[in-house]
This record gives sequence, structure tokens and C-alpha cells, in this order.
Amino acid sequence: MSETLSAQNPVNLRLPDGSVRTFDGPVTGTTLAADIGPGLLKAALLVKVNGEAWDLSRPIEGDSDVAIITSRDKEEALDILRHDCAHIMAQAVQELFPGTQVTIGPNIEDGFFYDFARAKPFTEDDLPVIEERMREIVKRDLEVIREVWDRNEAIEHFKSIGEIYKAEIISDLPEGEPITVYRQGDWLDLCRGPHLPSTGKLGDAFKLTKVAGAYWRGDSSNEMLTRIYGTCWTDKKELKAYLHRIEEAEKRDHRKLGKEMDLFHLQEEAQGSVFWHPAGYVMYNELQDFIRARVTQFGYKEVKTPQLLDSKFWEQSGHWAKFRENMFVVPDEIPSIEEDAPIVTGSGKLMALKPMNCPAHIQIFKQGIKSYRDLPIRVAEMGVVHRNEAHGALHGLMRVRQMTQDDGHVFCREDQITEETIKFCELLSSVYRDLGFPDFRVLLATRPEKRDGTDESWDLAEQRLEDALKETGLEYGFAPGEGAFYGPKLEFHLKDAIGRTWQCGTLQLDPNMARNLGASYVAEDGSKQAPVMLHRAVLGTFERFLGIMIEHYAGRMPLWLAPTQVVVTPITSEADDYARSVYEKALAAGLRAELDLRNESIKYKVRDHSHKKVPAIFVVGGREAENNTVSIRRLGSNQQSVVDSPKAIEDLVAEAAKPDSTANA
RNA sequence: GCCGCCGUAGCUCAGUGGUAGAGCGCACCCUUGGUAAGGGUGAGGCCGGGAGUUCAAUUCUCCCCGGCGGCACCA
Repeated sequence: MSETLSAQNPVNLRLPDGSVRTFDGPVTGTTLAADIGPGLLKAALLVKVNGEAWDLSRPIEGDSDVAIITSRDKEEALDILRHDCAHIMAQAVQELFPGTQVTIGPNIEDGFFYDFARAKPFTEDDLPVIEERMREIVKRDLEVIREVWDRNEAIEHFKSIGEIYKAEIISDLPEGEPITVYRQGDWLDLCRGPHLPSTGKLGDAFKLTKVAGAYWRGDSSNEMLTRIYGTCWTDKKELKAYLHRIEEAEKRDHRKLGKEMDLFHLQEEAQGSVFWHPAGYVMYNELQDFIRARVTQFGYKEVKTPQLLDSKFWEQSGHWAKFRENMFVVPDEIPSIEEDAPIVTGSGKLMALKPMNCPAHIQIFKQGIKSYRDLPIRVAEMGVVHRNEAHGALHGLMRVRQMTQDDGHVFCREDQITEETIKFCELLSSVYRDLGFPDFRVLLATRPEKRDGTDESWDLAEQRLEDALKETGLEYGFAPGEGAFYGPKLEFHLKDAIGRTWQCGTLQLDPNMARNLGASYVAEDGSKQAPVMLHRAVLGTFERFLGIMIEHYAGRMPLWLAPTQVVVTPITSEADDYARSVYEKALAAGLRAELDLRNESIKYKVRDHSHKKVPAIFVVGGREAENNTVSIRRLGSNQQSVVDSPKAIEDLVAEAAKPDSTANA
């Protein structure tokens, strides 16, 4: 199967165990594997040559460090299996649906996708058919052959067979880059590789999962392609485990739990705005109390500002020009009720529901004269903002149109930026730690293409933020070009139960807005200076953060956040009075307690409250009444423990304290 | 906003060109049961909205609205 090569200089290949094998001339990975042993030859998927993944059929021409990769080398194996799976899917699609063009098909976490151009998009119903054809192609065990093509010939070839997207991709590759094409049977695709030696090596641990629309090159002004997602593993057991994982993740979807636990609902008459139910609002308020205390501790003063503001503020802030389509605009006028008299009263001005709090905070800053000695001034607000989001973007609590930010603005001097950024990172880290998210990702979002300010000012701003990040010791990455038009930002990302990441916390450095809205302070030399603003939020919004927390804890909230902390319930009605007395003591101790006197079996009541995710159930019967004890059943355990009732309450009260890692830090 | 799918009882879902069904939940009755469903009876639906085809539409077609999965956008 590998090429026969004429003997030239000897080639020495060093294996991972340090041993060296010498060949007369260039040698392929296949030959090397065969030389080592038939078992390895059978298991071999690709070869790593000096750390680079190569096809087994590609001749190794000089002395190298090599390693034969098999399915036991998970990471490398999954990479190549998934990529081959995408290719085999593309072949299946083109066999079944002639005229469909291929575009790109990369690996993603847990699988792969391939984008196709086809007049009639695929539907879920097509997936089993495509999958069946894929299995057939695997069975054909087609040899996969790597070919290096001339760039122009490649472009011509793909154009001639109607693959305009592929031709476009090649045209965009830098000159001089080798154009490699992989052929399996009579199907071929442009690809960097490497690939499996034959389709049969793929195995059967794959599944097509969903179809979706996706824009060509991720640009919404381009045409929409049809994307098929799949997952692929080294064996069936892993595939099954993955599918099970997805199923489990879906069970903790906050929209599902929100319904089951009676936390909130959404309805179309207030699309994208949350109706918080009593249970959900307990969580909301507890979280708000928590962040309010923490923010105060870090030197912020809380304010409350108007919802409706004159459009002139938004013009000055730049939002009118850049954010207008996302704003709810409200004319200040009252149309007449009478049909034939369209008289309008009011100022006729345009108002807008605030999509951000910054201009309002600047108004507070502007009251009175500020000295450089007053800075930094840290303003916080549980700011209710409205944004008219694209309808397709709305998603439970994660993406809404009315949201409450734990917003804040730091007005400071330029020389205070780094210090204030460090302080914010400390605040945010303490909050995330206390809320159960010690691991989060920080990205430094740098200058976008369209931006205000000079390159020098951006150099400085980005440097200040990066200096701060270095100082904090947080690990960070970059999001090139993702900064706001006015300045760079830090993005803090959390991952949800099904692997999607959400940006929550943010810090945005803004040297301009305060000036644009006429804010200034008196500097040491008596001159008027505009303060720098740091727009920042720790949780981001209460809506999204609670959505993430519900999923993170699968509804089993820590005691301090649980809507109902304990249910007291008797086994028979004979213990009703005792149950009531325990319940009243729990209430008096400050616990969110409920009393369940329903005439139902204890089994039923335990099941019911467990479903509702109540963290603790105090079951009481004759024995408990006699000894002044309770039988405690904690959520997630099928064990009970009998404890003196005052102690049981005391323990829960202690456990229900808000977390505070800053207290003894 | 774009592509695809979906919309039947409070919830989860069957189903049919002749105006509907299950389980859970709910109400009432029986049951007093030691830790994830004790039993019975009953109420509850303009089958998302509008138009069209048809003798007849919840069912077929079109439009709208909403939900879901992605894309784009974003906290």
C-alpha cells in the first residue's frame, strides 16, 4: 500500500522508547509500523514525525523522532478520526445528493461539522440516510491517498466540477503553500490532512447529531449554508458515554428546572422579559444581597438611575449611532384617545429605555465639582436595562431583552487604571470562588478594526489591562479585535452544563465617554481633565448568572440560595402539632421553612420535595415528638440521621450563611 | 435577523379529513402510611393565530406569532 522507494541515504527513526530503527532510504509510517509488529500495523492510525502528524503513507525522508499513533493515544486519535468522519460524511452527502457543494468541515469539541451548499437544506430526516451511507463507505475500506497539486490546476479543477467554495478557499491560501488533496475511491477533497490510511479505520463509533444553518465564512451578509454536526469516538463505549453525558446535561437545562422548581416563566406578551415567581425571586434576591454586600466592601457606592432618558444622552454617548437598532425608543407624547382628533400632547422628544447605565452614572458624577483627590469614584447600580435583541438570539434566562446588571463604573485618573483593574479582578475572583466557579476564563479583547482613538492610546490602554492581569496572576488569553470601539476589555467566561460558554463578567476601559458627556475633574495643576471610565460587571446580569447557577448546581442550590431551605412534615397526622412547633422554630431562626401537613404517605412527600430540590426535609413521627428530635433527610442522600431538633435548626442556620472567602483571606 | 424543525389539557406527550386521548398534576372521597408514586371518582382542551382548499380542517396549503437546535449578534 505504501510507495516503493529507491534506496538513497539511510534514514534513522527514533521511537518514543529511545530505540532507533535504520532504513535504507525514505520509509512510510506503514512500513515502520509493519517493521515493529503486525499488531501495531493493524492499530496504526497515523505517525507523528518530529511532533507533526503525518499520513502513514507519506514517506519520511530524513532522520526523525517518530511515534506511531493508535486509538490509545486519545487526543491525536480523536483528532484524526473526527476529521476523517467529516470527510466520509461529505462523501456520503455528495453520493446521495449530487450537486451539493462542500465547503469547510473542521473538528470541534466532541465532534465535527461540515458545511454544505445546497439549494434545499438538509433536515433531521436526512441524517439516518447519510449515516447509513457513511457506514457503507467505511465498509468499502477505501484507501485514502494524499496528493500534492499545483495551485492553479487545483483552482481550475474545483471550478470545473462546480465546487466554487473550494476554489475560493484555495485562491485565498497564501502563494507557495502546498495544495494537498485527499482521494478516497473516486471522491476527493482539498484538505491539509493528515488522514487515516483507509476509510475502514474509522470504525463505527460515530453519530450525526443535528443540522443547522450557518453563514459562509461566518458572515451574516453571506449566503447561508447547511451544516451537519456529528460526534465521533474511538469506540462505541465512548460514544455511548458521550450521548449519555448530553442527556444528563439536558436534564439540568435551566428552562426545564425553572418550570419544575417553579422559579420563573416567560411568555410571548413580554418576550424576553422574565416573570420571576416567588421561589425564583428568593434566589434572585439572595444573589443580589450577596453581590451588594461584596461590592460595598470593595468601595462602591450604590445608586439608582432612571429607565427613560432623553435621546440626547445617547447621541452624546455614541449609542445612538452605534447601538440604535438594539434600543427601545419611546416618544414622550400621549396620542389622543378619540379617533378623529389625533392630537398629541407631551414634549414630542424622543426618549429611550436605557440599554446601559453609563450615561446616567456620568450625570451623577457631574453633579458638583470633582477634584483629582476624589478619584477613584466607584458607582454601582443593580441596573435594569433593555436591549432589543435579535429574536433568534433569545434563550431562556441566558439571553433576554430586559436584564438587570450588577453594573458599576469606576471614574479614575489614567494612572489609576491598572490598580483599579487589579482591584476589580480581586473582587470578581472572590465572587466567582464563593459562588462555586473557581475556574473561569479571562480574555483580553483587543482593538477592533473600527475604532476610536489613536494607535498610541490603544497601545497604552491594552498595556494597562495586561499589566493588571499579570499582576493578578490569573491565566488569560486574547480575543483579538473583540474590544469595544472605544477601548479594550476583559471578558470573563463561564461554561454551562452542556459545554456552551457564556460571557458574564466584563471590564471595559473607556477614555472617551465621560468627556463626550461633559464630565471632568480638577487636576493637581488646576486644569480640567476628563476621567477615564471602567465599565464593569461581575455577574454580568442576574438573569444569565442565575441561569448558569441553576445549571451548574442542577437545581440543587447551596442552602443560602435555595428557595425553600427545609420542609417539616409529619409521618401521620398525630405528629402534626409537633411538626408545626418545629416549623415555627425554624422560621423564627430565620430559615425559609415550609410545613407539609398533607394527608399523603411519607414516601410521596419525600419524593415530591426531592423533585422540587428542597435541600433538607425534617420528617417527624411519634418517636421524634417524644424525644424532641427530627429525622433529617438531605437532598441527594437516601440516608437519614436523627438529631435533636434545636441542633438540627442551628446546623442549618450555620450552613445557610452566605459564603465569604474575603472574611478570612 | 438567517436556515431547519416544532406548536394538542397546568406539565410530558399519543392521535385523526367527520370538532380528541394517556400518564403526572389538580378537586373530592377512602386511606394514618417511617423516608423517591396507597386506592377510587371527577373536573379540565376555539388541537398557537389568520386566510385558503373541502360538504367537512386540529389534521392538507399559504401567511403570521411563538418555542427549540444552530448561525450571526451578545451580558
